[in-house]
Amino acid sequence: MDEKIRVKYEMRSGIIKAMAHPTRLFIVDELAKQTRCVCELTEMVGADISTVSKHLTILRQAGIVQDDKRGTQVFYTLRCPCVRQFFDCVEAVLKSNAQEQMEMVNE
Amino acid sequence: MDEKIRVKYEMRSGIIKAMAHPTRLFIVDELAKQTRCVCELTEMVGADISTVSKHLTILRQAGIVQDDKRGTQVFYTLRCPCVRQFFDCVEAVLKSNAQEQMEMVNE
DNA sequence: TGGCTATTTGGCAAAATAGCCAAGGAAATA
DNA sequence: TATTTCCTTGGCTATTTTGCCAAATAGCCA
Repeated sequence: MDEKIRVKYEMRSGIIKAMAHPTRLFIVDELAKQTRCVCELTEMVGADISTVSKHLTILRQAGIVQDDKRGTQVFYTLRCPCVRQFFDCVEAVLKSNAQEQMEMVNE
Repeated sequence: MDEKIRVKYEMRSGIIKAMAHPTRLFIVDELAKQTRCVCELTEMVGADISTVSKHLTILRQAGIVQDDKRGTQVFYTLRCPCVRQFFDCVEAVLKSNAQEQMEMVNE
């Protein structure tokens, strides 16, 4: 894997890494439904606000969400609707795994 | 985020986490083209065979690839073709980010 | 200005991840 | 059986990630 190829896959994995956390995945899923401010997301997630803020920073730096300051509040919006397909694939893998487990049991 | 929801997002992020590494992403991309044995992948990746083997274990445990032992060799195959869409979305985000950077420069 | 609310940032300790080497296991072949 | 090849696992250290608290910043309103 030469330098150029390596960089390409590092960029791609950067995006995926940003999603690879339950809290961030939850946030992305919520933002797919509607724009939310940090305090709303914090309430929903149930972690320290500083923790949520850092997760949002990671998502923003990856270009997955964008922020919009309105007064003292900061609203976050999903930038790429395609994450839906992303989730669909993840669900497909989970379903496939569950199915295989079923088959293992029924033998 | 109550227990049940948390578990759901942990399962999902488990799948994504398995992809969130440049080497594993490269491997998935190669396996999307064709089945490969560990030694071929090791050659392509250019890391220690034990490292590649561990990456493959992570992908297998996530249910993304499956292994098939033939003699002394072990062939790995992609289990979910939907990862293509997965990559498409990642590319879309990268493209969108690049575009935005362009606009920033042209001001 | 001072106080209040919303959010970000710094710093730190705990936990998870990565990658190498060495050792172990399994199948083919001499 | 001994040897070789291919692969996995154990063990280790270095690095990265996570999440909390405390402190800093920013906007709003009295």
